Amino acid sequence: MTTKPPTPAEKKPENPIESGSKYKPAISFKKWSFSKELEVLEEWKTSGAYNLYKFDPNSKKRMFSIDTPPPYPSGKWHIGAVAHYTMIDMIARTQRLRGYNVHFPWCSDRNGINIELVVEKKEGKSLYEFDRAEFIAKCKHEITKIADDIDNIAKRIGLSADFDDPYATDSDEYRTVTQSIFIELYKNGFIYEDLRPNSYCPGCKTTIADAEIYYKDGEITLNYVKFSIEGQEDLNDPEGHIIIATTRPELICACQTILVHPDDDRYKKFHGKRAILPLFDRLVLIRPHPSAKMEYGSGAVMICSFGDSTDVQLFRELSLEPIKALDLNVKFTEEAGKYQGMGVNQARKAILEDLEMFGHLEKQEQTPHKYPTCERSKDRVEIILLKEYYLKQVEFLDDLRDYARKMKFHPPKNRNILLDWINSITIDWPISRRRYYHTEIPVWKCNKCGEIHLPKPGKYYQPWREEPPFAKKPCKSCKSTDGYTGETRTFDTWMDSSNSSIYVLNYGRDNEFFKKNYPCSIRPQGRDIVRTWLYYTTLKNKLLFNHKPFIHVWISGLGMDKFGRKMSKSLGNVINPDNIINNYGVDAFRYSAAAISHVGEDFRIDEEKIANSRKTMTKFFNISKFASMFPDKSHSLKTVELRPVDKWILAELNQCMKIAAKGYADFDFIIPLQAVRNFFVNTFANHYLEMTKGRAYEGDKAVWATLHFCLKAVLKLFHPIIPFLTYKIYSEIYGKDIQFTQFSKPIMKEIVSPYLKYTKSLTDFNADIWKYKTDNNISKKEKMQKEVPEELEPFKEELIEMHHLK
RNA sequence: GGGAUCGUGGUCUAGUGGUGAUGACGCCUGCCUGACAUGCAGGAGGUCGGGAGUUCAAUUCUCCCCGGUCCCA
Repeated sequence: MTTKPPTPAEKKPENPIESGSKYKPAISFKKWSFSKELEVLEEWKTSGAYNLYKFDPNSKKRMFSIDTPPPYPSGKWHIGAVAHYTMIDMIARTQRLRGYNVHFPWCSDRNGINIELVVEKKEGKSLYEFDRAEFIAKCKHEITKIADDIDNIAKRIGLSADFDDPYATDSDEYRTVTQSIFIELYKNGFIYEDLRPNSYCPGCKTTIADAEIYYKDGEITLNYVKFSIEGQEDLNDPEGHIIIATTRPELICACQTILVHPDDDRYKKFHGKRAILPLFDRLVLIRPHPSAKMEYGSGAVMICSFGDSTDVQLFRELSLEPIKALDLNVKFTEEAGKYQGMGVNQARKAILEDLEMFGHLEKQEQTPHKYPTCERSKDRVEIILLKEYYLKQVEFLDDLRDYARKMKFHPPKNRNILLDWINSITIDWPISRRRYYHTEIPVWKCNKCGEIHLPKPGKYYQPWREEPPFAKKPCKSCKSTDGYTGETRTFDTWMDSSNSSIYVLNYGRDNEFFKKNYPCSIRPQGRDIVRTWLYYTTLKNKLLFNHKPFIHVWISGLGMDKFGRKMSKSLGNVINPDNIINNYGVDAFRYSAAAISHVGEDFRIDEEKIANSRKTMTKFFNISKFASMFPDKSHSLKTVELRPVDKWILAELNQCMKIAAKGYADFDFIIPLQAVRNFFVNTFANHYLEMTKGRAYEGDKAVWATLHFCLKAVLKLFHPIIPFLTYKIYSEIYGKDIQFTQFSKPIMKEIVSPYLKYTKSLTDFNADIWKYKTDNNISKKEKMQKEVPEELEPFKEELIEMHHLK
């Protein structure tokens, strides 16, 4: 970027604004500086604008409800997230200007493992080493500190959310709703407890759901291990042993069968025979099965409980009895014999040594491998047999697909992300977790028979430290009076996050209001949490209401650095939002966020682009300042006599409004941004202003009325994107708060539309003359000989004056 | 390996079966013209991912391939 040195002020010719001309701009300051944004924020505070963001349940207008994504406080807010929230604010402001009663709640998501990990790290011990109440208090303290920073940025970037009445997912009120919904779902038969193989994170020490698993690529050692055949125990005789290829030799103790491909000629002789597990001397059957790939390893695999999800499937399919080899600490159990108490890696090493010592290890090779990890702690996930609560989902997938098709996605192609995920679901959702800073599962069990007892909904329960409300009553199942034990487990955080859209509609608190306003108008969110937040919300709404959860779903892409890479500390490309805001202002940032790409695409955040957007803000300001020189009262489009050039620009404005309206209806802000900028700068300022300046200074009220009509319309069209600048200009000129007006309506279509056909020839004519004067080094003020072509006859007077034609 | 989706000048973006592929930012050149030098005017930059096919004609339609992103195995 090169900027030329500013021309000394004394060389500047006097202009009417500074020279006491009879026209003075209505805008009271000469230059736009983004420091004005702070004044605007102050004005909003004192003028009560924040009260007007507050949702009015009694309004007569149509309601538009936004299921604001509750930000999860975790360190500094990511610049991509900041951009994301400014775009959500654009949705809110757009809908207000379209005449809706907008409900734009403010909130924070504070449950979950993230904050627990922060506390564990800070204190240097695991949550199980804490007193539970003490740990919870520490989490609450920690998260409150971080959340303040987000709130401050949210206000600074101009979010028009209801800051007076925020909700937090860890509040008693919110948790009450989560628990009440659980009780309702349980009573309706959608929840059950069962002992099953589950994905288990050794780091977080809890079950996790498929949606929380991320696969990583790596290399692993593939071991070729000789298993003797029953009755022919000779490791040197090819008839006496079979070679198994395995990446998980430590699980030999949990092996229940060996599979070979039915067509694999090498192993047909072993079909139906039994092999002896090395080191454990237990017999397992060798069976033909198509899941064994001939080309992988030796072609023979052992099936253990549980090496991976394929093992789980095969255990189910072949009705094998699982062996519980690992405990909750991911240490081997007594099933592992002498390896009991060892961790996975330790046991693998020991077993491989022993296999080698006894001549069972044929060879080893490295092989590429994809393995499941926990999305939060990044630990490698193990599959362990555990009793957990499940929410049914498998039997409802058809309905979920149906809802996915019925919701209006922005952009439409992102519907497939949800459909892909629904199509991949094969098991019910395990919803119980062995963590602390989550919503507690409101369950007590009979000390004698273990029967599950639920309390009445409508209150927040902490069964791990509370007596049940029915403590004095005998068990409803076995009639014993031995008392009850509170459930110590908590919910998967998505069990509460998936209630946000009905929570903001007061479900469980004001059911009449809820019924009237369900479903929620829009879910704005990032593409990365479709399979969690959006999916689980859809599931919940199916189970509770048999209905799609949203009218619109707005799925944005992710914020990348200027080269399209993810921002990360290790790459050193993280942008601090404070620096952007303090150096370039919020409007410039919002403008470049909207200009950056279509909704749904990943967007590259480039500091230089944001810096350049400041120029655009100045440009908009200057055009507005010019128009504001001329009075806008005492005349309107209805009372003046428009000339063709006025009708022409109004026709162009109509076009611009039409395109912008469509873009706004799709919540795709780059479309209105380009259309309005194009109109305002390239057509309105460059051509119309130049053509009508003379008449404006001469006091032509038709021009004045047209200028103001266009300016008002443009300010409103820009307002969702750049709220500060448009607010300031609008209030300076028109004395009203633009935030609570409505978009201008297109006017006099029949009268002005015929003039659209002149645009090309008109702008070409102007460009030709400019080019001629530039090429010939003639000042634009210079008179020149040129006839106005016949087709531009309606604009003749303006063109002669503008170009000083003779 | 299967599926989804995208691929237009450095970056973002418009667009269509047919004479010069839109605009913005950036870049280069010239210029103070009664809002604006944070500007004005002009200019350079593209084999419209690659190949084949349909057609008189394809960036636009079909197929294959390549590349990006995502999901599943």
